Amino acid sequence: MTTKARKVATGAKSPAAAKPRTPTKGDANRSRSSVKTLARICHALSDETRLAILLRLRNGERCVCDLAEVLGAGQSRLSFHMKTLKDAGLVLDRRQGRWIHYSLDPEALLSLAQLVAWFQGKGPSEVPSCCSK
Amino acid sequence: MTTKARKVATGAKSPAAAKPRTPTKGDANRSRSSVKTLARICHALSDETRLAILLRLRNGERCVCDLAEVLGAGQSRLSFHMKTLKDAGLVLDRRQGRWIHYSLDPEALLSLAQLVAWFQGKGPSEVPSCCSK
DNA sequence: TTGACATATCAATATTTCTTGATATATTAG
DNA sequence: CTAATATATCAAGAAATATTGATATGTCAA
Repeated sequence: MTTKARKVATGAKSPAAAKPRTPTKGDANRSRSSVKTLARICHALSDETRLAILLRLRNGERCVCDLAEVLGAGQSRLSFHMKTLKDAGLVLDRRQGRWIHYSLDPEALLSLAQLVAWFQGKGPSEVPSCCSK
Repeated sequence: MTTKARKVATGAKSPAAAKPRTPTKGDANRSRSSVKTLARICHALSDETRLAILLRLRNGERCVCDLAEVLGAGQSRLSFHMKTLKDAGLVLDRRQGRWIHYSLDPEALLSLAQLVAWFQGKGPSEVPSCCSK
């Protein structure tokens, strides 16, 4: 039990998966299964360069060369960040000839929206703090 | 030249990505001011331990000892994460005697909700990709 | 084919973040 | 005041992530 958390980002596999295991309770369990996915999405969003890229993409598809110019980022650096975004399921890519166009993937944003909604929905403050003397 | 980018989360400031060359839109400029804040919030959300903590807090205020027990995290480790969450503005703390109670701060969630909404609101795809031959 | 271009990936290094254990600070009890 | 408790902070090492330059891959054009 010394290490067990963060093992997420770079590895990559199927983006935005989250399989439901046992609907034991709903709340805690449901969310636990998607915590990994959420962490990954949030990690992708946690970098200013990547946020700037996403802001760009909001105006529509962009090819890497375009983004690189705008961000003043080196080619491989940008490629690295695009991969991070793609692995997190935040963007989609489409090849057209030599160029690859990236665009926002609405799906991931949905996950994020769900997180926000979930937090905002007031839970029943049934459980008092252990020290609530 | 070896140092100039990422300076985000923990300590610093200094503009990281992209100086405003052409105020292409106004959109990008407006959001740039909050990119730092957003990156920080997302970074705080990008860790499974912290997400688990937040999920706990959803049920109401919690003292550190309570969270530590639940998460099986050492005291200083938890303290570290609480600080991260607090610095990001995601949680509030309230001292009561020897105990400190943490709770969700609705404000930060609002920022996040705004980000999501902003992404989801379709932008005018007026600007074509540079390579959209 | 060959060469040029667009982008991805690799390898090395720099930087950040996390974890742990030790110690410090604040508050209450005795 | 002194001891005990709750939590924060510091310092050092480990792990993850980002940056850079070099190289690989895929595609188009001649």
